[in-house]
Amino acid sequence: MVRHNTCLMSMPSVSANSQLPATWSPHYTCADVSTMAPGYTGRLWTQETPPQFWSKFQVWEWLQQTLDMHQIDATSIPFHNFDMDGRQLCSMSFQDFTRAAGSVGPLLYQSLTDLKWSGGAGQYTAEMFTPSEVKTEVEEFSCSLLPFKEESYFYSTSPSDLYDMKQSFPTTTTGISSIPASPESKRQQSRAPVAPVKRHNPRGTHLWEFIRDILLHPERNPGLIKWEDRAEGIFRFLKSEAVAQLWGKKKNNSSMTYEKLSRAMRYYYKREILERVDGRRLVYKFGRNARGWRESDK
DNA sequence: ACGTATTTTCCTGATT
DNA sequence: TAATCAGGAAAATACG
Repeated sequence: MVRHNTCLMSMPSVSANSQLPATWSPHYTCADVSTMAPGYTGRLWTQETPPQFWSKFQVWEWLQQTLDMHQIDATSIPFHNFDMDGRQLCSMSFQDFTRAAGSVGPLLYQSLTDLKWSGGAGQYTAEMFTPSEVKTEVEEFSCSLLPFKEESYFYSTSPSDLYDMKQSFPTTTTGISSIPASPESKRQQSRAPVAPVKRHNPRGTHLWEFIRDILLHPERNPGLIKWEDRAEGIFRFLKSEAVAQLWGKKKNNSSMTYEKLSRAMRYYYKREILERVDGRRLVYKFGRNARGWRESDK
């Protein structure tokens, strides 16, 4: 009855600050790559490792990244044609690329060629995105977790965008993924008489992908979320407010809270992107419609 | 300009 | 008591 929230609005983010390592906040801010020239997208972690040594998963990311960079809808190329590791990828000829990705082939071929030539770490990330003042913190944090030091940018707005492809993979709903190697363009289902499934491929990642990406890189995940059961896709938020802040950062929404983030998470139940997990607090489980989280996907 | 998908916000009420 | 969980409702956003 008397449920007036009079004093609640004072400082909703205090707790978050205590959870969120000082590193992140400032770091993201400056790493807001979304406003950068598309070219920057090429300077992601894939450059850290020579293409020849990429895992399947990395090939996967590179594909998405490159398509993103050129504003090409991920659904326009048959990803299954690229179910290979870096070594195999690098052995593909120009013609192979055309066969595998149609009109997008040349572009991919060129991108890969560029990467082969510009290999080697050092010319990217941290130093270019991180202001000196926070760099120390970033390094301090990162180093405490892993031997590397310049991948913290990972959570910046744009890099997460790498993972947009999930929807382009063998989708539960339609057979759109089995596209032959002739993707003339990115839309062809618009005027279908019966098109119940609409593909929305927003540039930014969706919340569940954002969460997934944090989980997928434990070495860069400073105890924000942890797997409860890797094989089953069950995970738990360790620092709920910190994750919310991070999400807010990505969406340029400084007032994001776990309360609101969790509401969005609950909407995923109906879509089976997430499954309910009984009584356990802060615990969620990926559902059948969530892609790219399994170890086998790597 | 409009429709759809996906949040974001807010809220009431139940649980832990 | 404070955090979470559950969803309804409606507004805001991003895209095509």
